[in-house]
Amino acid sequence: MGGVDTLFDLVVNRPFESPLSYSSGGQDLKLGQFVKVPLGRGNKATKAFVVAKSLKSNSDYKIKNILPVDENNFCLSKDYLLWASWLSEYYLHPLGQVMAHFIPPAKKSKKVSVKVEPLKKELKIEYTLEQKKVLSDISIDEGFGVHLLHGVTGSGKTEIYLDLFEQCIDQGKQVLCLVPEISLTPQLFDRFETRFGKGAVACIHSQMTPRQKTNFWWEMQNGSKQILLGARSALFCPLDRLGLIVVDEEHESSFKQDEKLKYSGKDSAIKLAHIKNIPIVLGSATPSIESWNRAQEGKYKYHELKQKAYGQEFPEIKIIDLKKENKNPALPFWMSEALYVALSKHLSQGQQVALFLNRRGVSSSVICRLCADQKMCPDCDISLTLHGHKYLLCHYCSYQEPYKTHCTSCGEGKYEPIGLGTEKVEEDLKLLFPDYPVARADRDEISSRKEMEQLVRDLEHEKFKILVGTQMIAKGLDFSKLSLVALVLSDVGLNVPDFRSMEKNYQLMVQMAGRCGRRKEQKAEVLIQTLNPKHPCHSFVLARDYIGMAQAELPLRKSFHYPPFYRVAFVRIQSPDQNKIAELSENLLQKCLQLQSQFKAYSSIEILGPAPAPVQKIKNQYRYLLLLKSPKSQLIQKFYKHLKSNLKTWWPERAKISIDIDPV
DNA sequence: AGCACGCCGACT
DNA sequence: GTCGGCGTGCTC
Repeated sequence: MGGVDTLFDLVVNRPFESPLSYSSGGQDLKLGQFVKVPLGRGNKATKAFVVAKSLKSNSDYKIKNILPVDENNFCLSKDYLLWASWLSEYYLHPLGQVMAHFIPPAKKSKKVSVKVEPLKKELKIEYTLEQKKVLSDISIDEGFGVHLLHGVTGSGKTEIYLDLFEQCIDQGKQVLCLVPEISLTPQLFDRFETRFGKGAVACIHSQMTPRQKTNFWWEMQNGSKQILLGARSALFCPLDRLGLIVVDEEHESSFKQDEKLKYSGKDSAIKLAHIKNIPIVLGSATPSIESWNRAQEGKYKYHELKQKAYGQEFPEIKIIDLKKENKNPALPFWMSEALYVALSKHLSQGQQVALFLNRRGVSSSVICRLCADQKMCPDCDISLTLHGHKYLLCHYCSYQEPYKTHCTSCGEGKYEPIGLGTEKVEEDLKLLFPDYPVARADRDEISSRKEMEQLVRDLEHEKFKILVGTQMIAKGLDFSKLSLVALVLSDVGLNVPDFRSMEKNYQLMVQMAGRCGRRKEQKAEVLIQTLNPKHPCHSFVLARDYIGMAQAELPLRKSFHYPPFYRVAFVRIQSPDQNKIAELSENLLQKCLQLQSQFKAYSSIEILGPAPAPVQKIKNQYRYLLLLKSPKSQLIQKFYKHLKSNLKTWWPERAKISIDIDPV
């Protein structure tokens, strides 16, 4: 105490482009310090972070004093300050609003934290040769390195994580384990606790109460817990003794936040590991194409687990041509004879069965019912969507053509929209198998975590024999009685207008196969029904050929300028005025082109659109998108900042503009 | 973002 | 006359 008044730059949770200057009020403050400051006319106490010593002697404002720090205070290390500015710069989000994520949601609890039961080391399991190899190839002491752990379902990836965690904990370091879905946390939490003792694991994700989150936050801070398990938000629990990060199911798109700070939990975790100079392990049975490519280029270290650790068998996968095999008029159009036979067999043997449908997009793609040709955009290689039964539109670049049903590929069939609802499938199943209770799981039926947990319990107790659902249930299902899994119509997923649709569908099909046959004594089956059995995705799934899929996909990504070769970003234009938004978007495009002709450095950026967003109207706001592609991502950030600074003069107040870097 | 202020219309 | 709805403008 009793220091001199010093000027500091602070950030608050407000959309400001630069920090605010405050006086220390005689306090001795460090950079990264969490404080409160009076803000605005009411001088309301507002949470803030000290980010720099102030250089400007600003006379425009009357400088206010930082409030005295209280017992809730903490100080972020230089690492986290650096990481926060990277997030802010890379994802183009105000620093104060990035840093607000570090603040625990409640006041520090007065209670002393629960004691950790001493680690009772359970006897070590015998590792497979593959596991031993991976463990000897990953060293936790060699500083930064990205390890891609590609291991089939049941190959024992979790055992690898546990062993690495133990090595860290023995050295007095903490570890962070990120998972994409909170439904995966309870199983992992239990497994971590049985290995490291009750009370050794903290858990942070959006469905925890503010009190629980805050308690775990402080327990990680004061070192009374060693392991932090959670969703991407757990990255914002500052850990100064962090020694290792694991990102499980790294291919999952839910690591990307799609609003406000639109960050990728995975990419941000890699950046944090880089700054902290620690290793990071990305685990998956079906890695993302981006990660696999980086491993190929030698940027990531690649580790493979090809065998099941406990001798289970791979389930048998069958691709069923729905055009040839739905001749039985007694069956609904979506069910082949083969599926009917398989369902009857597994059900009569007392097993459970599950049927998956890809969620249908808001607007529908078209496919030829005879030759299964899809109408694609000639420039973007994504499927065109049907609008008002009149024309086909590309949601990336706005290319359009009139909707003509006559098939240009086989010359005989007709292009028709595809799509099938879970209700229809459920209804038909109830008629065909009246003796077996059917459960349905989709966004209409299951909206909360509670309902999902109830469904899982009911399935465990075999209250239901048949499960119908969208891919929301493809993850986390782990029932010993489940022996048949079917994808009702793969074409729905393969037809969505997304450059990642092949990759996503390969992942879905392989994950489905991992869902059944968890026990070795029973023969499990996976059936995939399709109108297009020749689609390359199917042959790769049949052969379990991830590498083949990746090698087929990469040249396409290269020639159509998609990741991992190009960085992409969506510029979103939003306005309540439906009549003005198309014109406004067009004006914005013109400004972009103007900027490009003015500054040659921007000429390598490709600009596509504007096109109406796939979901055009949200909360009375209409949305249009511009797609930017660039070989270098920093260029996109620079370009967008430049564009935004030129906007102020003509941009209408009501309309909003935002950017999503590396969208999914 | 989030708060205060101010300008309206609908009440006691 | 005053309560509260929301549109606008500013924050060191």
